[in-house]
Amino acid sequence: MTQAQNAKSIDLIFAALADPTRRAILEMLLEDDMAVTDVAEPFEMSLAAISKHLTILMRAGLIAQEKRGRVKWCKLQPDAMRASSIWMQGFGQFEALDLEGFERFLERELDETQDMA
Amino acid sequence: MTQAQNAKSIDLIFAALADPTRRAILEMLLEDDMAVTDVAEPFEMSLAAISKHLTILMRAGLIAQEKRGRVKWCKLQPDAMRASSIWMQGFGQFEALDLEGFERFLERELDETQDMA
DNA sequence: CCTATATTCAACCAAATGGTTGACCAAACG
DNA sequence: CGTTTGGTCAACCATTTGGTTGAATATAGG
Repeated sequence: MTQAQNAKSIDLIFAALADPTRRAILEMLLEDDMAVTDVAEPFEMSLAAISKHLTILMRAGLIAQEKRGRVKWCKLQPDAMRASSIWMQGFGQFEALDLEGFERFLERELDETQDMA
Repeated sequence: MTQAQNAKSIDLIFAALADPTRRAILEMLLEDDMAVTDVAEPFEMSLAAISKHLTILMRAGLIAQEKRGRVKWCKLQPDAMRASSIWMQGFGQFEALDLEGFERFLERELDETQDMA
């Protein structure tokens, strides 16, 4: 990948992550692959809106979509976050992942985002 | 901090990081604290535009600004990235910081961003 | 074949974003 | 004092973003 493509993709990743609905979707996909309709279910917005969010996540490379029959399955692509995550780590030298703490944090943010939706 | 404030601040962080000019500014501030005018110097845009970018970085908590005389100094606040960084790490389970690789990466992105500016 | 389901598309809208310019204010300088 | 310097503010503009609705497409089921 060229340098420009690299920075461009980091733009897309961070922009994608800046929206709480999209972060919530990614968190849902941590659990399991999901169909578009099921992704949309917990949110109080139209299916078309969720479809747009998924397009943004896909263009950022954060998810992949595969159509089987009439159902389009969404699958998390966590490696896409790698470059951006490393970029951030360069600032804070944060300690390596505390998985338990992360799960607690995730739970709280997930609750909160669903409240908002 | 409440849950809503937490997610809100993550929004602000990721949105702030989605702009290549702002990321370049943060990278510059890794080296040293800087006055607003000096931050603006390498970019081909108005001082007012940079001032706006700095406001966004400040509201995200990523920098602090302190006025001494007529000069406003900008200081990196890397801890602000902590929550967002941990959020991301939860997806990839990246290995702990690889500083050398990061520096190579940073150099490439910095070059590229200055080209664009 | 007809209908229901899954998903996207297209047109539209309000609000946010990222930039400009020119006026403005405050501090430092001669 | 008057002028330069550092920085923000205000108004404006084009583009993007995040949502809506209604029509369109494609597959599945009876």
